[in-house]
Amino acid sequence: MCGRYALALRPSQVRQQLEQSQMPVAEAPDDDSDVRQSYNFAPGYHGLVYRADGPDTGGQQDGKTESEAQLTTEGATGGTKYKLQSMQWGLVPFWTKRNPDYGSKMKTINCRDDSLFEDRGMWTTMKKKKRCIIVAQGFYEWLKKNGGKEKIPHFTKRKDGQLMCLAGLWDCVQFEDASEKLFTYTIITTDSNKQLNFLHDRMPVILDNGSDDIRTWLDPTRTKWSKDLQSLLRPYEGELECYPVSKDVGKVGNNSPSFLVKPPKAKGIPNKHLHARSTFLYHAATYLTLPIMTPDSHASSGVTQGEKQPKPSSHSPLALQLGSDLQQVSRKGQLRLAVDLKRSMCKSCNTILIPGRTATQNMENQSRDGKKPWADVLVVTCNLCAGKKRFPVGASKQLEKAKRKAAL
DNA sequence: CCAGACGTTGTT
DNA sequence: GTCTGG
DNA sequence: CCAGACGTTGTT
DNA sequence: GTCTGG
Repeated sequence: MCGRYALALRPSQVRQQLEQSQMPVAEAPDDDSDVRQSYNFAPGYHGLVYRADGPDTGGQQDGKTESEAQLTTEGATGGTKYKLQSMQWGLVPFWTKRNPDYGSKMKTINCRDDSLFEDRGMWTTMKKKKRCIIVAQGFYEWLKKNGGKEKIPHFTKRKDGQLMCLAGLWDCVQFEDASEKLFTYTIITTDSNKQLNFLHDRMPVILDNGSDDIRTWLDPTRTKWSKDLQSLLRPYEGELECYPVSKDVGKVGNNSPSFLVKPPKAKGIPNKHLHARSTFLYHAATYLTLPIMTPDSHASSGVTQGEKQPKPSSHSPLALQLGSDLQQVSRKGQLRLAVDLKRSMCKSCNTILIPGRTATQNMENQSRDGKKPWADVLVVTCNLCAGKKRFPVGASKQLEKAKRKAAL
């Protein structure tokens, strides 16, 4: 998961946006550096990493860093500098001797959050001193359909439009007989949240821009892996936007801003099947709520025919069940119910509201002496649970709505 | 002691 | 670098 | 992460 | 199926 993302901004633009959200940038690569600007950012590319400034090496010695940490602490309280740096996606640990083969490189583009829990393995050294944020505009995930035959790419971004800050680790290595240092990074993954569960069971760890969580994550004085740090690695709780995009993004060579474009809302009936199902449920629930009809009275074992007692209760348990099924279909299928349909259901108990049978309705006017006719409000009260629905009768809102509709 | 792994995702 | 398996 | 290649001999 | 390139 998280094997492709978008970062098509220049370093200077990224710097500007981070600084606007309380994330200082003391230093950043030039706009013409090797940082790849791409709507289709793939493993192996040079991306932008945000981290506390400090030594490139030195994750290894660990026991006697206590005094060292003390020294940095006084300068760190307000003096920590943060910087943006160009690094290559696919972590290569500092102890690697020779340039690793392709396969092992590609397997370190992600780091599972649970593999950091135990204090051993390849991440142990950098999780203490080399934590970072990977900057992205959003990430891609391919939704598999028909048992994996069809793959539909989806783009996920923050709903508030800010840059996405992904928790990560970095390292610096110099191969034997190489002259240059190599900086690389990995993106930490965790369980996916409720919103993205339909897409995949894993997602990158997203931290909120300028938050305490980010300050904690990047704090260079925290050189011990703690519960505080581990607990930051959890499914994102904020709001995201996720939608299908062009299949062209699958081909690495392609790069287009259209990959970030949200498809227009489907017009007309968005989902025939769900629509049919919800109308059926509504009709069935309504039928069960209505007074018993003529064919039914024949069936009701002709005992006291003359009585004016149609049945023991006007509330059918099955009707309530169907009502709740209907709500569920709408929720899970993200289906917007027809206005009239929604209006005629109790929002708390799902009773079909029929004035005179399952509901009572009356007019209310909150204005003094009811002198303002435009303040009339129709109140429908559910006889079962006493839940109320209020409908303004004045025409002003309707006009606003019509105007908005015309604008689209 | 040395040699070798150390990683993730997805699919069955 | 550091841990595990042999 | 996905897409695309995956091979040899001999002739031009 | 499996590996490589981006």
